[in-house]
Amino acid sequence: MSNSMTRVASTAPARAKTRIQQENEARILQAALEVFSEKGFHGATLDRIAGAADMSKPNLLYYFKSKEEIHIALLTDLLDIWLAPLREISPQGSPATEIGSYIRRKLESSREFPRESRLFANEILAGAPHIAGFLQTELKQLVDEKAAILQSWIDDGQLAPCDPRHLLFAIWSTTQHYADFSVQVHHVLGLVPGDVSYYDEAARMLETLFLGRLVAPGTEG
Amino acid sequence: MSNSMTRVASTAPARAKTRIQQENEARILQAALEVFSEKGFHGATLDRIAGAADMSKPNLLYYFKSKEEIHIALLTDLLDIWLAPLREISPQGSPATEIGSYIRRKLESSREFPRESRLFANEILAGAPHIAGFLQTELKQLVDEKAAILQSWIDDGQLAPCDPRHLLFAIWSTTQHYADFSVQVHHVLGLVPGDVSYYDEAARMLETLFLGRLVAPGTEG
DNA sequence: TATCATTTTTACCGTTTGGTCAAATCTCTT
DNA sequence: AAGAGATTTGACCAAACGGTAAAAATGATA
Repeated sequence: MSNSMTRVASTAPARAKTRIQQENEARILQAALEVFSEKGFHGATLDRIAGAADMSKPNLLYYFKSKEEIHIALLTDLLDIWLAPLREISPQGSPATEIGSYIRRKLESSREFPRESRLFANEILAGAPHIAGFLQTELKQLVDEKAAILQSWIDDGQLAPCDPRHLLFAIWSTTQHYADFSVQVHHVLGLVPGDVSYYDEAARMLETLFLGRLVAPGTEG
Repeated sequence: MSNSMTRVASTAPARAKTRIQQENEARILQAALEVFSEKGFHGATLDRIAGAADMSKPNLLYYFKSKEEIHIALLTDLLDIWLAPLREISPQGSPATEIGSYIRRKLESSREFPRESRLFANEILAGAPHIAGFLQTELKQLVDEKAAILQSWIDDGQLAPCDPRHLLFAIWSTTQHYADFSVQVHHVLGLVPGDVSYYDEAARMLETLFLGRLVAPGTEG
């Protein structure tokens, strides 16, 4: 999971990582993900992260030389998770199957990686200071590419005319909502914090919304 | 806009507010909204807020006795803005008109109050420490009430069968996305930060999604 | 204009924070 | 077992933070 590119200078040969090094870096990243996703970058403290990693603060800073470096390492790992579902959209499939499975993958990603999703949301809300480049280049390119596929389906008459990039936004927002706003979801539904039983209902609703038709025909007037 | 209920004790008679008091409290709240929505609660500092309000820090603390009090005042004002569009959903109308106008109101709210929306998003992401009560009581009640309306439409066959509360979640997430994730939207669309010209396109897409049919019939297999 | 309450400023405080440093301890290899 | 390198620790620091106290300045009122 971790390819956070520490110590990759041009001349330095980048020593192989010790067993302890691997274990502790993993523990730190895990603890930091927990704290960052819950408290945000500024709300998280090195003491808390170190505590969650069962480690002293100076020891933590032996592995990552700053709070920001941990944060960037987490974001870097995150981007692959975030992009993976989008990458799979194929021009071969039909709109229904491709959009449907994309929604399912994104929703599954929200259920499986809620902390990663909240970390991402925090970063965007903060103005994306660390991943602006990613958004402008890799993400934009991939979105353009996949939007072109959707557009071809629109041109075929398989998909209703609409801006395909905004359609992607709608898929992102509806699926990520269940991770990012889970507290609100739980309070409104009257569920206890840990309960994720509503995901099936959410999937059904989204399938109806994106693949079926919500408002019955003939009642629009 | 501001009804932040300061100094409303049971015995204290709550002096009428001076002209200067009104002006400065408004300036502070405005500045604080700017800073909080951009940096989050922990990322915002009193010095920054005071600076944005063109005021010294002790002077600011003369009007609000703590950072948290400012934050709570902002959130309190915010909730009315947040609820207003939902309140207007009427059982008299048809699904198409009511859902359509709700989407338009929410989208308009995102365009008009993006900072308020981000403040709200930050609060939820942080676990809703200050508005958990609101979510569990007022919001939950209103959602239950409006969900019942949607459910009656489903029972009538005017609306496709689906959990109406999740349908509301979908409307919230898609519309708020344009305020909360505006940085991402801008980067992906290749627009400069200030540009909000995509809102029309967004509205069209959402109308197609929620009121029309996205995937053409007969192509699902 | 004298008086009083309101407002603003200056100087300051204790705590928390991210981060450093050198010494001590541990781990691995030979 | 010994030496070298890797790891861990405790003591510490400067800056930033939220907040306070009291004096100074301003505004309103009579």
